[in-house]
Amino acid sequence: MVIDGHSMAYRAFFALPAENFQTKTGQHTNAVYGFLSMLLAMIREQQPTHIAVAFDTEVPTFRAEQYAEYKAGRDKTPDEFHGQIDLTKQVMAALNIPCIEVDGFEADDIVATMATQAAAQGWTARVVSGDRDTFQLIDDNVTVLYPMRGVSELPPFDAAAIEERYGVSPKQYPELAALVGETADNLPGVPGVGPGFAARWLKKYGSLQGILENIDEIGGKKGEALREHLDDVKRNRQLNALVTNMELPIELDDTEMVNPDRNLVSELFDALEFNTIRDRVFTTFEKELGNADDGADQDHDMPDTKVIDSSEAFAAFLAAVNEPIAVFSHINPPATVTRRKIPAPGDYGQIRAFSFATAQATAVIDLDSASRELGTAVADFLANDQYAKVVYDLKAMLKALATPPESAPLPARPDVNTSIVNVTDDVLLSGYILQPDRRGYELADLVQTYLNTRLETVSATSNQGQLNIEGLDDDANAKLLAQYARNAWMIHRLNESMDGQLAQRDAESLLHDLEIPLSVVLAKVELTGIGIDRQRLDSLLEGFTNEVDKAEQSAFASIGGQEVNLASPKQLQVVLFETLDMPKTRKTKTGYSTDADSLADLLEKTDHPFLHNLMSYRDATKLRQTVQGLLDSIADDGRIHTRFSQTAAATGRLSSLNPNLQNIPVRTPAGRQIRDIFVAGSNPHVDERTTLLTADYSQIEMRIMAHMSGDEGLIQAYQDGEDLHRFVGSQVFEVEPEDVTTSMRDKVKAMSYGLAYGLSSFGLSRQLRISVDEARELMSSYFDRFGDVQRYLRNVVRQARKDGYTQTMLGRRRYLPDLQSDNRQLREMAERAALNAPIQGSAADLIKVAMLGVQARLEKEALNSRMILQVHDELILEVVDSEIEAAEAILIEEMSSAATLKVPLDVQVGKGYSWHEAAH
DNA sequence: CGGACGACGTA
DNA sequence: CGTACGTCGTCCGA
Repeated sequence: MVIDGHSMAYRAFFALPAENFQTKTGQHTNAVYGFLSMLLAMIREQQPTHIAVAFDTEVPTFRAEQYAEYKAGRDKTPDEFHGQIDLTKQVMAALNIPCIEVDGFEADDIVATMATQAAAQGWTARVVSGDRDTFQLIDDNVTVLYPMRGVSELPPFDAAAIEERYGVSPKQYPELAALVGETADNLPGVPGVGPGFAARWLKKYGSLQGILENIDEIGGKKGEALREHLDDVKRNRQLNALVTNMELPIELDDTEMVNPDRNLVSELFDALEFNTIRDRVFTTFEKELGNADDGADQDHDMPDTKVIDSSEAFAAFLAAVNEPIAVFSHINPPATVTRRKIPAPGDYGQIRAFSFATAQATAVIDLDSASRELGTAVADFLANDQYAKVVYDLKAMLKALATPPESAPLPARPDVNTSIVNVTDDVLLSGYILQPDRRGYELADLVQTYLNTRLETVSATSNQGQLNIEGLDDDANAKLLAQYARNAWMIHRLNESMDGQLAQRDAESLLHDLEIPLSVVLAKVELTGIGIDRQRLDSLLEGFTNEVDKAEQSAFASIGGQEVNLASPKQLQVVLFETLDMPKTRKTKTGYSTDADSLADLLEKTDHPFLHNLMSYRDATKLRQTVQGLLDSIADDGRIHTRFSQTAAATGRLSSLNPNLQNIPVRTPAGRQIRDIFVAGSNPHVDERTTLLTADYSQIEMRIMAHMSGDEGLIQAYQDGEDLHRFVGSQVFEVEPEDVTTSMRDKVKAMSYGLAYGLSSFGLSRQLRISVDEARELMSSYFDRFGDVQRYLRNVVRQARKDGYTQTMLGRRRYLPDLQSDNRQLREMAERAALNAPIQGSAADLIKVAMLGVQARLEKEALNSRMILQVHDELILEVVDSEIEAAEAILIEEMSSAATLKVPLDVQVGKGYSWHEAAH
C-alpha cells in the first residue's frame, strides 16, 4: 500500500472541522487526526504487508519547469493546515512507516513508481490517493483507493470501476483527462468538452492518437474547440503522465510493516492531545502483525516458572530464595474501575492467584485450586519478617487479605500491621515518587515506561470460572498463570530499575519511611470506614429532591412553561442567550458559560427570575447528587469506606474516591446538614460509646510559606500567636491592629491565600471586585512589608526553571517541563504550579508524617480509637469515649511535631457526635 | 459504552 | 488571568 500523503492529509483537513482539533498550544491537528484514522481503516481493511507514504517537496517539479502555470492560481493553503504535514510525517516516523519524498517529483510519481515496481515483483499494490491521475496505474495488480466522502470512504477502483464510471479503460483515463482538463492543476482542457464527450471520442477513434489523426472529421462546435486547443490537450497529456521509473531512496523490501515505536507514539500523541485513537493505533498494528507476544522476546532472561500446588512445593521454592522476592497478587475485581462500573461498597476484592519472582526463579500459585495448607503457607510467608518483599500496590493486597471469602484457602489476616511485613518496595509508590504527574500507574504502564516492554493485561475471563490447576492443559488457564508469573517478574525488574533512580535523587526515605508505611495506615483507615446515620441521610434525600422539583417547576414557569433540561448547559445556552437574549458571558469551548459566576452577573444585569430559579435548582441538585452518592456507597456494615488514592495528586496530596469524602459540603447551611450524617459509630473492640474528634492545621500553607521564605515579619506574627490576617492588615494598611476593619482583613486574607497559587493583580481585582489598580496597589504594599515572601516566590520559580523540578520539604519532586515552553499560557500555568507545588506538597508531607505518628501512638498506647478520614489538613478520629483526652493529646502532639518549622504548627481540635458537631 | 465537557463540591 | 482534586449529567461518537 502506498499513500499520497499530501493529498490525503489535505482531504482529511477539509473533512474534519479544524476548530475541533486544536491543542492547548494552538496547533491544529485535524488533518493529522483524519489522515491517521484513514490510515488505520486502510490497514484494517486492506491488510498490507508493506506500506509507505509519499510526500511532495518544496522544490518545483519538472512539470512546473515545462509549464510555468502548473498548479498556479490555487487557493492559498489555509493557515490551519500549517505544520500538519510535518506532524503527519512525525506520526509516520513513530509508526515506523517510511515517508518518501524526492525533490523535483510529485508524491504521485513516487506512488506510480512504487506501484509499478511492486507489480513487476508480482505483488499486488493498493494506491491511496485523492488525485485521479493515479487511475492510469490501474491494472490487474494495481487498485486505487480513492476518497469519496471526506476520507471516511475509500472505495477501490479497478479497471471495471473506471470503465463503468468514465467509459474508458484506466490506460485511457489520462487521455480523457487531457481532453477535459484539470482545474486544480490549472490545466485547461477543451472548452465545452466534459468526460462524456471525451469518452465518446476516445471510444470512436480508439485513442488520443486516433483522435488527432482524424481531427478534421470531428464536426460541430466541440470539434472546432478541440482543433483550437490541441496544444493544451497535448500539454495536458504530457504533464499528467506519471513517472513510473524514478530512482527511489528506498527498496520495496524496506517498507515491510513493523511495530510502532510505542514510546515515541505515546510522547507524540501526548503533545497532539490524541487520546482515544492511541489504543486504536496499537490494536490495529497488533492485529495486523499478529504479534501479541511481541514483548516476550525481551523476557529471555526470565527464569522458568514453577507451578506450586502444595505447601511442600512452596517451602521448597522458598528454601532456595535468599533475596527480596517480588510478589504479585491477582485481585478480583480488577482494580481498573470505570465510571459506570465501580466495585460494590465494602468489596475489597479477592486474591485469586499469587506469583513470585527473584532473579533465579519464578513461581505461581492458583488459589482457586489451592489447599487450605497452601493458602496458610502463603499467608505465613507474607507475614514472615525473614523474607523481604517487593510488591505492586501494597494497600490493595492488605485490604484483600483482610477480607477473603469464606471459601478461599487464604486465612483472613485482618491486622494490616502483621499480615504483610518487610515490604521493602512497592513499585506503584516508587512510580509515583519518580513521576507524580503521570496519568496511570497500571503495572503495564510502568513496564512500558521503565522497561520499554509490553505487558499483557490479564484477560477479563479470569473473572469467572475457576482457575483450575488440574486444568493446566487448558490453554487459557496456562496462559493466565504464565501472565501472572510474568507480572511478578516485571515487578522484580521494575524494582531494579526504580531503586537506582530513587537512590539517585535521594528519595528512598520518602518511599521507605513515608509512603510505604502510610499505605499500611491508609489500608486500615479504609477498612475502618466512617459511620453513617442512614435515616437522616434518607430524609435529606427526600428534602433535597423536593427542592429540586420545586425549583424546576418555578424555573419552567418563569420562562413561560418551556420545559428544558436544566442540567444541560447546551439547552440553557439556547434559553439564556437566544430565547431571553441575555448579554453574552465568558466564552467556553462549546459556547457561552452558564456557571454560577456568570449566572450571578446575568442576574445583576437582567434581574430575570429564571436565573434565580436555575441557581436554586443547581444548588439543590448538587446536594441531592452528593446525598445519593453517599447512600449508594454505604457498605453492609452501615459505614462508608472511601478509598484513598496515594498516587493521584501531582503535589503529593492524597485523593479520595468512591465516594470522594474530601469534598463534602461545608460552606452553606444546607451543605453542612450533610456533614451531620457522618457520625461516631460502634467500635467492634469495646462496648462503649464513641465520639468524633477532628483536628486540623490552622493556616498550614501560610505557615509553610512563612517558614520557607524566612520572612521575619510573618514568622514573628505566628510566633506571637496573633490573628494573622489582622496583623498583615495592620501592616499593609498602616493602621493599628485593632483598627483593621473587616473589609481590610478580608482583602489581605484573600491575598495571602492567593499568593500560594500565583494569584495575579487581575485575579485579585476580580475576586475582591475592586479595580486592577487597587489590587496592584494592595499587592505592592503587601510585598513592601513582606519582601522575603516575594523573594521566596520568585526564587521558587527561578530554581524550578533551572532544575526542571520543584521540591517539597521532604524532597518530593514535581517536574515541570512546561516552564521552558514557548507558549506563554502553558509557561505561566507551569510557573503557578511551580509556585504552589512546594507549598501544597510540603503541607501534604507534613500531614502524612502526622498520620504515621498518630497511628503509631494509638497503637503504642493500645487505644481502641481509630483514624477514619484525612481531608488534606484535617484528621478525623472515631474515639472511644474513655480515650477522648488521650486521643486529643496524641492528635495535637503528633500533628504539631510533624516538622520543626520556624513557626509553630497550630492544631485546632473539636469533638462531637457528628462530623458537623465536631467542627469547631 | 467511553470520552469530552461544563459544572461544582472540598482544601 | 489562582493551585490541587473527584463526581455528576449531558452529549456524542465508536
